[in-house]
Amino acid sequence: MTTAASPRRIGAESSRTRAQLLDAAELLLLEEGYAAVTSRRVAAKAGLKPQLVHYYFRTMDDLFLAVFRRGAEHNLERQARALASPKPLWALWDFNCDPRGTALTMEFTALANRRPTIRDEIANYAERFRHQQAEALVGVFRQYGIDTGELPPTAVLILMSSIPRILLIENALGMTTGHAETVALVERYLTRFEGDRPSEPSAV
Amino acid sequence: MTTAASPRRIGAESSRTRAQLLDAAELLLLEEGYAAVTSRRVAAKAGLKPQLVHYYFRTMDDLFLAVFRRGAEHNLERQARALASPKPLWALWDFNCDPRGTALTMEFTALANRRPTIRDEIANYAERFRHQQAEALVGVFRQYGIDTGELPPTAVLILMSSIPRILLIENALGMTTGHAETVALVERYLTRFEGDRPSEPSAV
DNA sequence: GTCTATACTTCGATAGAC
DNA sequence: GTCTATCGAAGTATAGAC
Repeated sequence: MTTAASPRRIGAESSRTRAQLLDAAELLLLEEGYAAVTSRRVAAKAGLKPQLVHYYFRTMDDLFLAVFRRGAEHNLERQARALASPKPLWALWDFNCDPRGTALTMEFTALANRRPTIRDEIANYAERFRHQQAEALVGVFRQYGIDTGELPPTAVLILMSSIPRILLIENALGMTTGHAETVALVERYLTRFEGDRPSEPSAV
Repeated sequence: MTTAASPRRIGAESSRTRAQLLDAAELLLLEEGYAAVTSRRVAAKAGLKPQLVHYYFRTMDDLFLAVFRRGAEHNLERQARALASPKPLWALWDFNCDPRGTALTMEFTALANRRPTIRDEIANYAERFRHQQAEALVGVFRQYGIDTGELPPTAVLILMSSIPRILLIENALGMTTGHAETVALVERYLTRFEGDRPSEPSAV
């Protein structure tokens, strides 16, 4: 399921080396951003030769997509579990506040806007992701008796995903003004609907 | 005021060519992201020779900083005007919703996290920017009689800047679910405090 | 499956002529 | 102020030996 048909050999998906390259690429993506994910640097981080990247992935876009897919499936499952938990709003909030996931999401989004090949798949996934959330939240809101005209579930979703992102970005720059207040504000709402934060912070 | 002392010649700040290079760099930054801003591509976009970039800016970091500074000063003034307008919350919201400014901010933020040389200046500016907002908003909230324990002005600032960003990002991916609802939600609040949106949308 | 070797491109940056 | 010329480093990607 790579980008294009090719006469070239491609390494098996089950390969241990391939997994190492994926790990290295993901780490680089997190630590230094998509621009730092080059075949040479990925290989160096994995302690391998640069040509192996092209043996296993042919193009850099294929590598990016492979990293993305590996995380995406896992993510949808985690989110489904969060939405099915006893306190879904809290679970969703904690899920969105995971810095690693948030950073990866932002990096892939930036990448999608620069690489046409990757764009479609990421946009498609993002829609599925959002849809999964929306569907669950409609039920939750009905159950809680929330007036969805006043507070539409889709708007809540956007708030719950945009806030952690900007907090993470600002934190990286050393900014913290208003962060505690914002988190407190959100969590006051969560508490109003679902009581205190679950003791086990949704170990997803 | 460049990064380092150097024996090399540097072109005058008043140069017309220099301004063209700045324009080209800013445009590239907006259209294709920071990774696309290379000396060769900037020069090509301006219809000039690549070496001129290094004549006027010595390093690429100097170029980035020059683009940033040119916009930053202008931005602080615009925001000051917005905050001094008769309906400051509406003005601030409209200001934050400007897609060009938002996109540039995001690009520079990403850049700051990858380039140590640039980082400090951007972080410093962001703090000043936020501080200017916070100071003004405290007065506004007092005037409107808003309970700042319930709704802290700094939290409102984070909401008002994070929401337009995620809407812009999602839009770029073709996602629109919940956008209208979120904007409507915010604007209901703005209307509650300041009445209808000012007819002249804060021509800043 | 991994290696050497290599082709070609683009990058940042500088020296020096005009 | 702008040009030609040029460096060395890093980028993607491929061919073919082992």
